[in-house]
Amino acid sequence: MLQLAVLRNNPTEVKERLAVKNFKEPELVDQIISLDDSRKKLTFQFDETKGKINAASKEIGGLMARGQKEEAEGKKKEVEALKTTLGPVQEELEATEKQLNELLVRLPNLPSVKVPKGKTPEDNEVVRTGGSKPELYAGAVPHWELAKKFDLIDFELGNKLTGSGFPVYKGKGAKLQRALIQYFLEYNTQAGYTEYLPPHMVNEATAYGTGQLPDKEGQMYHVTGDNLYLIPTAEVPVTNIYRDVILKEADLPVKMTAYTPCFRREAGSYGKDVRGLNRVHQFDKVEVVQLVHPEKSYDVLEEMVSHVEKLIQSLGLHYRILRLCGGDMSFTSALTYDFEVYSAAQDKWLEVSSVSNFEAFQTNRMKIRFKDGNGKTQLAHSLNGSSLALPRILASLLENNQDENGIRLPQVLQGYFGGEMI
RNA sequence: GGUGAGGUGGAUGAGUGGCUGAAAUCAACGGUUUGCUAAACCGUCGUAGGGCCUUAAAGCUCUACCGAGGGUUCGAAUCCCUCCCUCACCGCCA
Repeated sequence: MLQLAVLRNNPTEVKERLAVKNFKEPELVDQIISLDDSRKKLTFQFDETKGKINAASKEIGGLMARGQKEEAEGKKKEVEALKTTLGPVQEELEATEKQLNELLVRLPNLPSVKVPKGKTPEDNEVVRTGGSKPELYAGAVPHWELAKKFDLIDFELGNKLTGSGFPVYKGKGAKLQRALIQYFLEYNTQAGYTEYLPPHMVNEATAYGTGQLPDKEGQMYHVTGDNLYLIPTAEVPVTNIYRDVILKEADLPVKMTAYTPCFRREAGSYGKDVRGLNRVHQFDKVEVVQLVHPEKSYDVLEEMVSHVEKLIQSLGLHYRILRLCGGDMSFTSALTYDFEVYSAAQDKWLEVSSVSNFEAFQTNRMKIRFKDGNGKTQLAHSLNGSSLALPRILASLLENNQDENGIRLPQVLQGYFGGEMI
């Protein structure tokens, strides 16, 4: 959530920035500021009255100790009167704070100045394209057919065991999955990220911390018996590791990576884009997360983009990097780069990574802070990205590298996979 | 699932109604000393929100917080209730 101070300092600029995200209720900004004014007034009243009560109570203690019962009784009457005025003030204060918070969490993060205007994915800006477009083998087929032909993935079996969108990987398919996870984690840890293996279910507080709750609960699987949520991404448990922590400046940057399965209900999506591995309810992903000094977060964002780009290059895939427009960005992000790889047999671009700077939007909610050189406590910035999401990488690898002899794996994977060809 | 114990500041841990926002020790930070390190000594050392003052910072002051929420009381870390969590033992089990 946004910091109140930011709204108070530049309400006009905030509204302009929100407009880039096509935010429809700019009047919330003024409402929030006016609620904050009330909050301050009420806080003052409450603190004054409570202060008097505390002082009187202390006096009563002294009077009682000296046996001055009458005076003590008088003071008690005084306190009683003060308390009757305190009650309503307290109620109003609590109501104001609650309302203030409710409005504040409805404001999305402010997009950075680099964010292009626009409403739909068509308005995203292609930053650059890399790798070379593969020459398609004459007998090429889409990955779901390759998966069947080489017995790598059994979608039907997934239906039987669970439901649609829960593929079963088998034989070399399963092994390739494992090889990719291993390679990605290795690549990330080499770059200084500390590896974690977090829980795959989280409680409410954690889901709230990264912004899945209260709004996006429809996107998560909810285990109602224990009130836990299956994670939609490793970002959720991993970023929350530092919830309510005050770091030392020297601890920054904190770099973390984790492999987890990801569970997404994808409620409401169906039809053309859901074939094969294009969109599934459970998939594997390796994530990178950083907590950094606010002054460095945009440099780190570029560094992370470059990190992911090199990984994709090492797999020999044709890719492009998009800078998301205001209308296509997530609620929490200030600047997002999406990576898409070209999947030749489908002739489609598939999103395989999303790298974002959240600035202080997540850390404000999670209270992830650090003490700076002057001993002042301030919010860190958080960033994360996929490095990488597996299914679409797999789709692209299978489709692009097929020929009459089978499917040739990129060299970087061969060691992990234990072979060159499928 | 059963029984028992417990949740206090970065850690250990004292505190059973007012003098406790919280002892003590350790860690951390700053300094003195030292050829360097260590040791010793001195000092600092929770978070958040108001008010005063200020360009600002600093400073002064008040309020809230001792797992969460509610209650009793003039007054609660301390008493009562509910919930959550942790630990130990037993049972079950990968």
